[in-house]
This record gives sequence, structure tokens and C-alpha cells, in this order.
Amino acid sequence: MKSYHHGNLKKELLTCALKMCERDGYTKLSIRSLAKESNVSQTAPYRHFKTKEELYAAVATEGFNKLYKVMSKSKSQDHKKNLISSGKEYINFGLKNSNTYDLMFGTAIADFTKYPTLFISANKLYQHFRSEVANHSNEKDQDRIDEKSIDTWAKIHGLVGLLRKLQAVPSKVLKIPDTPIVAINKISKDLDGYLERFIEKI
Amino acid sequence: MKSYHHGNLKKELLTCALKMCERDGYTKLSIRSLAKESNVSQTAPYRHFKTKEELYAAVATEGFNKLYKVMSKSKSQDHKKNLISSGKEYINFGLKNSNTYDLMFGTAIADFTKYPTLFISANKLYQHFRSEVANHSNEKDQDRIDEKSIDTWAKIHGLVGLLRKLQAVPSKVLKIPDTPIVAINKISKDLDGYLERFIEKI
DNA sequence: CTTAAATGTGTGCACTGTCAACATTATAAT
DNA sequence: ATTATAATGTTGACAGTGCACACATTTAAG
Repeated sequence: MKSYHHGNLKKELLTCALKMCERDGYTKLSIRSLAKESNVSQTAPYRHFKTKEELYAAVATEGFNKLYKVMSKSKSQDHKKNLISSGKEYINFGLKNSNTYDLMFGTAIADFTKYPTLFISANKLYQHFRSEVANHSNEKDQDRIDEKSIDTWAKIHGLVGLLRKLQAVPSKVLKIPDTPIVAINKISKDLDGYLERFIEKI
Repeated sequence: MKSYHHGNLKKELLTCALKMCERDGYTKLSIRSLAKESNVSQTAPYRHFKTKEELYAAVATEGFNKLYKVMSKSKSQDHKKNLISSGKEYINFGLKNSNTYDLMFGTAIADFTKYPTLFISANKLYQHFRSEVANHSNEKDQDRIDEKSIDTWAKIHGLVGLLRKLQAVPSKVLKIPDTPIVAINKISKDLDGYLERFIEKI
């Protein structure tokens, strides 16, 4: 007994897309398969997302919100602890939700300022991160805080990129010497220690 | 007067793919359009690249080779100069050839160890980079050299990712305050100085 | 010289994003 | 309450995609 109008299709499409995207990667996510999974006709999603990129943007927005959530969990008085926790959560998110992470930082969405809600969510994340860096480094100069924030972000972001490469590789490759893979693997074995040393240097 | 057999199709396909990929991004690169651009039938490329991913891998390999080339240009006695030059070249490559860079480090090629030539090219690049880091930091402990290399690489790699986001954004966005965009823009304005400070800390 | 391998073409399948025409329902205006 | 309109759904079509198959032509090996 289903009615012609779904009632809450947009939300259902989004949660469905989120799931599919994370499971199979955003390149595999098609509007048609999404429609099928939501039991509507193949063009129904177009009433809610004008293009595929708009759908991507919606998924990415959700991703930023989730990341923001886990990164603002730690509310210790110890600023260093907060930053380390955030770093861990960030890396963890990037590794566990690697397909979504890709959507957030990759090239699927060429100019993310075209999607205001996405832009806002991304900014909110940065501001939180920035405030943590500011608190930890005890810096007052705004330009320096900005530089340190980008600095730290770039490094963690890059690290996620490299660690993800490691994940994809078959384990026997770890035995081949003089390879970035084995170097990254060493770090990944003691990620906590690495992070600690790294935050120390900020 | 063209003969049935092309003669050197594989090479032509590759250079053509390289060009198309850089111009339009690898997502727009299709085997069919590649075939058309090379004036062969739409399935001819399959004789040389079993799958699209294999084509991607070939393009990415070329990318690693090019990057290696520009990064090993500087052969100064001053190790710091070498490293800074490499860093600049790396970032420059990532920004100028951003679509190829994407192919090299993104998710288009899930497991790059599946393609031996690609794997080798990537390793060669890392080894060069690592030796520069080793020379500059005057470190002997192999594990530390590895950590520092990955460390530095991650940061530059992450920086490229962030800078590319900046490139895509319309310039008026730079006026919106409290945005990572403006922070990144500040760094990009004085990339040389930033790099100098950053290498110093290694 | 024959035969196998390499490299080309053509056809077809299932899938994709997107559009236009149309059906149904919810909502706002009278 | 009735009606116009906007929102939201469906169907069908178009051009483009990756790839598999059968077939043609050329090259190279025996």
C-alpha cells in the first residue's frame, strides 16, 4: 500500500546515498541505483537533486557534520589532549569512511562554494579545528594561528591520504624493502606515538 | 592512406590520454573518446589496455616519472636548497597538473601495487625524496629517516590538496572572513617563505 | 609456406546522467 | 469548497559509457 507521493523521499535518498557511497565508493553511486534502492522511479531523485554533483554535495555536507561531531567530543581542560583527540578522530574518520572522505576533499565537487550548506559545514569544521590549535599553541597573532592551523591540517590530511594507500595494498607488499609503504606502515603501527610527537612540534 | 595496423598505437594512445586527462580530468577521459581522438575504432584501445584502470595506471606512471624528473633537477651541494627546490617543484606539479596528480594519489587506482611499472615509478620517487630528506637532516637512523620522509611528504601532499581547493574557488570568496580559504590564500601568497619555514622545522 | 599470435573493426549488452512530456497529489488563492 | 498552481512522482528517450564477443587483417614464428 504505497502512495504516489513518497512523503519524505529527499531524506531517504540522502541516507541511502550516504550508505551506498560509503559501501561502494562515490564513483559507483549512480542516481539510478539510488532510485532503485529507494523503490522509486529512476528520475525521481531529480526532483530533489538537480544534478549528481548536488547529490554529492549533500553527502559531503553530511560527512563534514559527522566529522565535526566526533572532533568536538573531547572537551578537556588540557588543550593538548583535545588536539590529539581531534587528530585521532580525524584520521580515524578518514580511514573508516574513506569513500566519504574522498567526496569531501577530492575532485568530485569542483567548487564547493557553489553549495552554501556544504561551504558552511566545512567552515564550521575549520573554525573548531582552528580554535583548538589556537588554544594549544597559546598564540595570539591571528595570521600565525591561521598558518599553524593550515599547517597542521595539511599534515593530517596528507597523512590520511598516505595511510589510505597503505590500507589498499595487499599485506605481502609490506615485505618489499625501500618502499614508502613500509615507512607508512611503521607510522601506522604507532599512530598514537606519532601523533603525540607531531602535535608537540606545532 | 592509412594501413589497417596503426604501428605505434599504444604510445599514441598514452600521450593522447595524458593530454586529455590533464585537460579535462580523468573522470572525463573515456576509452571511446580516446579512440576517437586517435582515429581508431572504439575498442582498439583494449588491445593495449585491458581495462580502464590499466589505462589510468599508465597515465599515473607517466605522472610519477615526470614528477621525478622535475624533483631531481636541483643537484646543489647545499642539501637544504635541494629539498626546498624539490618541495616547490612538487607543489608546482600538483597545482599545474592537478588532474594527473589526482590520478596518482586519488582513488581511481585502488591498489597501485597491481601495476608493477606504476609501483616502481612511485617507489623511485619516494627513494629520491627520502635521500634528500636524509641528506638535509643529517640523520643516520633509518627509522627516523623514514618517519621524517613520510612526515614531510604528508605535509606537502596535504598542502597540495588544500591549495587545489583554493584554486577552484571564485575569487570573491576570499573576502569572506574566518574561512580556511583565506588562511590557505595567505600561505599561497608567500609559498616560498612558508616552505622555507617548514623545511627548517624538519 | 603455413600457422599462430598480435592487433585491428563492428556489433551488442547493460548501464549511466539528463531531459521532456505526462500523472498525481498537496497547497494556496479565490 | 472549488479551483489554479506548484510540488513531486512516472515513463520514455537520447547520447554516452565500459566491456565482451565474433570477425578481419597483418605480422612473426615454426
